[in-house]
Amino acid sequence: MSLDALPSLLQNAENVVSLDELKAKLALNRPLRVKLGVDPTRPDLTFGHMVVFNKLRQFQDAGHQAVLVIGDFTTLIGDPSGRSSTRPVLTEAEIKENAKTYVEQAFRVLDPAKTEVRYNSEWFGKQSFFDCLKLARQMTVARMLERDDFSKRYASNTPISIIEFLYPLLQGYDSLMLNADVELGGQDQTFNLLVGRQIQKDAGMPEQVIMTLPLLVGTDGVKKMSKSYGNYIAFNDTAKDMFGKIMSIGDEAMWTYYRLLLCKTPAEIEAMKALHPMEMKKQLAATLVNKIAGAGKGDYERAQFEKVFSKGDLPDTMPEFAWDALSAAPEAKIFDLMAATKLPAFPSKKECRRMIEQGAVKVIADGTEEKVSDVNYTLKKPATPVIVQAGKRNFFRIQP
RNA sequence: GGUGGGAUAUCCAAGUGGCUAAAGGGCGCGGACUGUAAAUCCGUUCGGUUUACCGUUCAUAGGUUCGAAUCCUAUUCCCACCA
Repeated sequence: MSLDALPSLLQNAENVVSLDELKAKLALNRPLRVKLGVDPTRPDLTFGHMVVFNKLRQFQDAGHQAVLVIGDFTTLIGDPSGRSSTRPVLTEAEIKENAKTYVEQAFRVLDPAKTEVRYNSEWFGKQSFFDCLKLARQMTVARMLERDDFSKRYASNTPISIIEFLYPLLQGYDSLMLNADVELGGQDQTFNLLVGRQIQKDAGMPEQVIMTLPLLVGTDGVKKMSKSYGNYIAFNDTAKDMFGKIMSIGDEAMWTYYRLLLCKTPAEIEAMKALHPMEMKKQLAATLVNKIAGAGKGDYERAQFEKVFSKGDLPDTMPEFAWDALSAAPEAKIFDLMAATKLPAFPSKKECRRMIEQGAVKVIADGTEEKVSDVNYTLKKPATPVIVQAGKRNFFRIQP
């Protein structure tokens, strides 16, 4: 709770308004109230959220009070945020469900003992339209249009909903209600965070310091990580998927992940660059999976990865099916069996046939493997377990 | 309120009466290659099948025609410009 922590608090920060104010607040020698808001629009958090959660955690470790705001009210209204139409308004039940898992997921990074969880329906739920108008008076259209996103869309005739104008005001009002000393957010939140300062100032309160963090690049290595681009890694991905997705990022993005997700310093990263990139990527993946999916899971997935992809061996565990669960007859075509597993890798019989035609399917029985080249390949009910492999990463075992 | 424009498969997007299950791209999947589920290249990408075929699909509902995603009518939704 002093200035000593400043370097770690500033690590990775993109923008701080203002540094002097932050120093002054730290000098107060009391725990600061550090606010972070999330909207429970979807059921899970992504690694993009982790960047800013890490920062909040660093504040906690320095003795400060984290205030996690769940925007259940704002989500109920349904912020279109640029999408103009395609954002379904969630029901209260869905929001509640999402909010619950958000908190559980956030605690994989945050220290629950030093986190105050608040819902903004607590105050917005009771307010009248009159209160809303009062709040709206504090903002001008010209000011709103300063926001980069808005000015671009306005210039290009892309619709901007009035709700989007209101949205920053609501977020700023949260800061007022929570007496936030500091508010964290992604780089794209800069404008909204600044509005919080204005609202606090108008109310005669001290203004919050705002700190923005870089947006994490997605698994494609180009665009920011986002659910709508499909280039994200979610907290709730299976350990296997999480490991695989991390392994699939490019080498450049790997260093960004080390910096933003594991808070490595530039010096540490320079040292790591001297080592083998493949090894460093596996280490990154294992560390993150251990941290988010569960202790030990990263090590297990790493061993599996090396087995399956580096050596081409079979994984230790794979889905299993009894013959009778897949087929009522004593023999069956292999594509029928594949489709009958209902595994996501086999969405239709047509797709299974395609895999066979492309030479992706192997049958492994009694230690010998046979490549399936005939689409109508038939398998008899086996006496000993048989493994079917389709492509590099899809396996299942048929029990007699 | 007026006038135009639009709605195509998982996404973007071509297609204005038959050769269209529907160009191209993206995503995905498979193969080769690789330190990697990176990159690159090649193939593939509605469903069912006895692989000769059959079924369903181009906002929704009807209609014209031997035949429609393509023409007509009504409906729903979206967008732009003018007021």
